Amino acid sequence: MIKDPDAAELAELFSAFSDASRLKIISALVEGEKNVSDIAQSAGLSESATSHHLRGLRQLKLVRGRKEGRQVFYSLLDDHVHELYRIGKEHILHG
Amino acid sequence: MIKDPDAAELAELFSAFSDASRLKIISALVEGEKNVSDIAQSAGLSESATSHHLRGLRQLKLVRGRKEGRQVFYSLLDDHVHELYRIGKEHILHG
DNA sequence: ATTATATATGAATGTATGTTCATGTATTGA
DNA sequence: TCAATACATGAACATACATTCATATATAAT
Repeated sequence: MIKDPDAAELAELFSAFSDASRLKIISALVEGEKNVSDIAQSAGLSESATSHHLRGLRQLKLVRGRKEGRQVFYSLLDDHVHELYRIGKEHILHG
Repeated sequence: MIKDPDAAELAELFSAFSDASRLKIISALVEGEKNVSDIAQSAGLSESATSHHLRGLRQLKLVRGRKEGRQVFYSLLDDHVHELYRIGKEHILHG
């Protein structure tokens, strides 16, 4: 059995994937590094909402931001992110 | 880019994993088929809360219930469930 | 210096969600 | 038939969460 603190941490991780907007952000980043406005546009979100979500993903260390001038380029930080996304997608497509 | 309906469905899937109680239920079921009270006890939840969660997991086709007398034995229904759980756990342990 | 652009942040608000408590239903045993 | 057990369900409540709007900060351009 999983221990309580691990369950809580794991729940936090999966919560990152539990929202359609964040999944669209992740999906956009699967294509490669992008700045915030491009992410927002790809995902069909306001820049504010996008920024809020990116903060959350950053805090969970699922994405990183690289500042270049006044833009910030985000990218996926961890292979597990890719893998969870891929398996989840596989599940809903032919599950 | 992921399409809107897929994003919604994927979010729904990951939402199942986004709660510590449900993760404990899933963790209990990784050990094998269990009836509701055993699941509740393993997970440290009330039977009512457990039942509510199991209904959600059932609707998402992540678990199945096999009725035997007045007990219902639940089990994980899909390999993807195992795999998502495993990768997530791997991530938080050595990520 | 002023203005414009890119991103971040905080407060506010509506909505979703988890748990509890009370009750319902089905099955078993006396 | 009556009581007991195992599970399910609905309503209610409290909390968490996503988005919007307004505003702030930082960098660049004029």
